[in-house]
Amino acid sequence: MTSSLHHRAIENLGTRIISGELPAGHIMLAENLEDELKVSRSVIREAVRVLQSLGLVETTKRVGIRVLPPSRWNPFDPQVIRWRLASKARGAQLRSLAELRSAVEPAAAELAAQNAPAPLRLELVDVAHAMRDSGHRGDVPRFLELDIQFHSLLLSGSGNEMFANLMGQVAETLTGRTVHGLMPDHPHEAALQWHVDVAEAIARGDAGAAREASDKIMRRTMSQMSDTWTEQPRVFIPVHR
Amino acid sequence: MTSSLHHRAIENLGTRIISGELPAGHIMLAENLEDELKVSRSVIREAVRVLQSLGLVETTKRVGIRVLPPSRWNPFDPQVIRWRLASKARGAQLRSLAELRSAVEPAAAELAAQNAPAPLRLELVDVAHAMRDSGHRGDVPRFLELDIQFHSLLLSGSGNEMFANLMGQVAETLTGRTVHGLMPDHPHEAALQWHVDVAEAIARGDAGAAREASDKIMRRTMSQMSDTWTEQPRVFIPVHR
DNA sequence: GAGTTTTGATGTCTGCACACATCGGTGTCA
DNA sequence: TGACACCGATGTGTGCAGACATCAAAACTC
Repeated sequence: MTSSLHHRAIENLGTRIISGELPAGHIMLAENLEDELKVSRSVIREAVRVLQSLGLVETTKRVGIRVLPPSRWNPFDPQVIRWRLASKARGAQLRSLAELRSAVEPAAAELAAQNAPAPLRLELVDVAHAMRDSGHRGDVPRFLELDIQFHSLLLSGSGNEMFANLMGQVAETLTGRTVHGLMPDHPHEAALQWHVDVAEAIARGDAGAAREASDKIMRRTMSQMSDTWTEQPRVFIPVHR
Repeated sequence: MTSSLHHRAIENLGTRIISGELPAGHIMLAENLEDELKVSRSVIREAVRVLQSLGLVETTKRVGIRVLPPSRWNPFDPQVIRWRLASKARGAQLRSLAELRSAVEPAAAELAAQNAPAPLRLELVDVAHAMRDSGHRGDVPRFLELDIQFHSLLLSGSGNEMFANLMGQVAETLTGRTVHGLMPDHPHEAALQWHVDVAEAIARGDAGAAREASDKIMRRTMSQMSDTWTEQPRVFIPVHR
């Protein structure tokens, strides 16, 4: 039921708020939204409740439904991320995700070396080797698939559910990078070897080596991508409570 | 309006699902919930919609409202985190947050050294010095307050809204650590100095030094806290989609 | 066993009563 | 006359009740 009225209402409003079409402070009335989206009150009310829980709007009696500023949005919500990726802030969102990834993956590698279940370690080694093979062959689609699987296994193997939850976002950034032609047909040999190093370090429980090799991958990835988001404005969220 | 029926319904169901009282696969009917919580259908429906967006339940026609397994929950949602902190999984949640912090803060320090606005850098130095003073005086409440402010400024100064969003959770863990008597009256001198080092490195734009000093803080914090969550079971989220 | 019908739950719509923040008018006092 | 406190009118979200639509699971038919 991905196309219920409720879902479409959320999609419509979420997209428009995050795109900036409905700016912070803008006030809507439930009644107007009913007319505009041609749906009933219950649909609008349920949609607004969801947007409220995402920090996109707040409701006040006698005033209406007020759009909240970006600093109030929940930047970790998958829907919010998706909407931002579809907006002008796509570059900034990709940068945020990449920065988060480079922070998290080395830590995940370290944890995976300490905690991952044995079968997962073996699979990680297999995938790393298969990555190297498909990289040498120049099989880009297969490489992408394995790349996603490798990093998913890594995050999953950390045993930290927050890290594991980033799998979806990572897949998104890797796919985006490939689709936008930012990946060469033949990945750098060193990067391929680093993936193998990470997997083998995890397999033998060497946390330090796993982190270090993962860190190399992420630093290379960041330096590769940083060109693409040159001069995306940074937003500094005020610290005050 | 934090005590609306809608809000209370969410709180009731969210707490019971995350505590495990309503296990994964458990099926509820909207009608039964109306009776049980003594509220109307619209309140139940709006609450269920929000829980659905958090990944706690799914609705199926002809079946009802099904509770989803923890692997489907959004582990970054502030409400989910709060509910987990109030459940038996409190230890596991604190560990997850601590692991996330240790991954993110050194990266945030590095970014802050490159991007933070000048006034924030100055404030960071002031706060670090004030921390050292209150630490020497043994003024625990004041130290906690400054500690929270320091780490909030650091995350905010990174200019990454995802990092900045972790401020609230960090405050929670720091407060929890103090409340539970895990903090000595006089923090270790080295840790105090590391905070000053982070601040001064950021102030002069030395990203490497900022990361390194922050990493020292986080490694010490982790080794301090790891005792408290001895043998919390780890959950490995399956990688397959 | 495959195809069809029935059933029962959510999805959607509507009208109504209520709570309550805001605004503007009224009255009081200096 | 002007400033200020009070108070009621107004408008909007919140909550309720009941109806019909929809659609997928389950039961049934062949």
